[in-house]
Amino acid sequence: MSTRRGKTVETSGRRFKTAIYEQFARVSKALASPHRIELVELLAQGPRTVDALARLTDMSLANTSQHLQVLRAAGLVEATKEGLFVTCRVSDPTVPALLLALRGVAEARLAEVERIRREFLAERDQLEALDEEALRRRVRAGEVTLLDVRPPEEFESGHIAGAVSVPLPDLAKRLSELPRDKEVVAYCRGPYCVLAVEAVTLLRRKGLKAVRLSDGVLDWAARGRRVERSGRS
Amino acid sequence: MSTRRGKTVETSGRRFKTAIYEQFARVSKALASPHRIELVELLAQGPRTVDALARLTDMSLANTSQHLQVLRAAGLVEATKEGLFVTCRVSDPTVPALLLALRGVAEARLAEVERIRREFLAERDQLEALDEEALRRRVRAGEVTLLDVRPPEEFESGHIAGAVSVPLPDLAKRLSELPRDKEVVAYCRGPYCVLAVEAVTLLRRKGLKAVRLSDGVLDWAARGRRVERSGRS
DNA sequence: CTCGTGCTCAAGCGAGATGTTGACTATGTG
DNA sequence: CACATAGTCAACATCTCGCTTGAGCACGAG
Repeated sequence: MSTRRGKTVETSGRRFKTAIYEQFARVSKALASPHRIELVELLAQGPRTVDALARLTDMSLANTSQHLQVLRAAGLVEATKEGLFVTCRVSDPTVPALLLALRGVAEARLAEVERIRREFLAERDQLEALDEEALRRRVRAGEVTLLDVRPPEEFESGHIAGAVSVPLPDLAKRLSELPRDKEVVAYCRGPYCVLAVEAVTLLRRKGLKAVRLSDGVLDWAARGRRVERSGRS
Repeated sequence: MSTRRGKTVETSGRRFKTAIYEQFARVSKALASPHRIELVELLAQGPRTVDALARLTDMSLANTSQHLQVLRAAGLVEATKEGLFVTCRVSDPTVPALLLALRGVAEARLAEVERIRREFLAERDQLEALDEEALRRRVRAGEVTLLDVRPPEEFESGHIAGAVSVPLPDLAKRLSELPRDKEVVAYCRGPYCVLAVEAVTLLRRKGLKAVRLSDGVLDWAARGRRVERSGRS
């Protein structure tokens, strides 16, 4: 079995390798576009219809549809047609894990990531050095309001245990629901989502004590913490 | 801050998102080629010179060099010039982790991967259902010879604790070194590397009891098991 | 049946990726 | 010094991507 070593001879071992590496590349090719990463990252928060994704990502419908087909062909995304709508979802728990690994490398190796983050999230407190254990205890003891500011459908399909859902657009009208004597900890999709940043800015302007939790549900779950669901599906 | 929602307006939030997703995509683009995945997978086993990589992957030197530059630009690989040689290495422990995540998705979602594996590794026992704990105990008790059949430089830069190095090409001549009364467990770079398969085939033909451990060093380490190094660098 | 909505398909163009070839640089050897 | 080796660079043909546009299809409402 593949004992010859000549350069011209395509040994069976080489054919095997090229065959699997091609398969692995199918997956990474699927994520080799900013738009598709954004789509998958959104889908990792919960199922969405094609045109909801198009609106959230500011892409044309046709373009969104095509990108989703690439993702489906690579097995990262599944779609089901329900009446007039096609609902897409991430196909496997390994997919969010891959996203986290990707982010991990980018953070560790690309100085640009940190630079961009600073540029946009500048000055505002990040609560990066948050003690997870302490937060959990304080949430449970009711000393802190844990606020999920993502759209309600994402909250339903999975949120940090103990969190309260107040989507960012509703926050201004629903300020009265928040106990003014408690500190608010707001989170959204993850460290690179701006929702919680804006929420914290708003809350502080209104005189509340608010900080941002940079974790999203995925990060939280990846740390082995508890996650709840409240919707169907 | 990004309150307008019109499609034509590039809000600051959108610019931020496109900026980071572009960075994430830099990383996945770097892995969006079978050849580059193969290169990184080899480098994950230990440092290599450019032309060693070219020979191992059956690529032209120029092509290899160019792919490596893509990997360097994406921050996945680092290179240092030592005399006449340029030695490349994986830049960060997050990189092998990304490889594992990639493989995880491919295995979970692409039926082709399993099909290709079957086609090439057919029939031969895989020892997939190996009890890790039991293996560790048996290795430590000396009941089993754990054989690393990769090239020596890879063994030196990291191997499973307790393993013995016998590179595949030397195996036939060095059979006498292996105690004939003990079972041999052979491993190589991982589940899709053919070295251990060939080693097991050879050993059985010679009358030894041999099985393959499908894990490579990376998988082993990812499970939290002990890994040893013996070289410099 | 007709119409609007959600989505897909096909064609096409510009931009970018791949791999080869041959020239070029840098380092070390006799 | 000439010469070999390891690696990079530049130029090129080829191919694949990404996105737009406009047509087409499936489903549901009136």
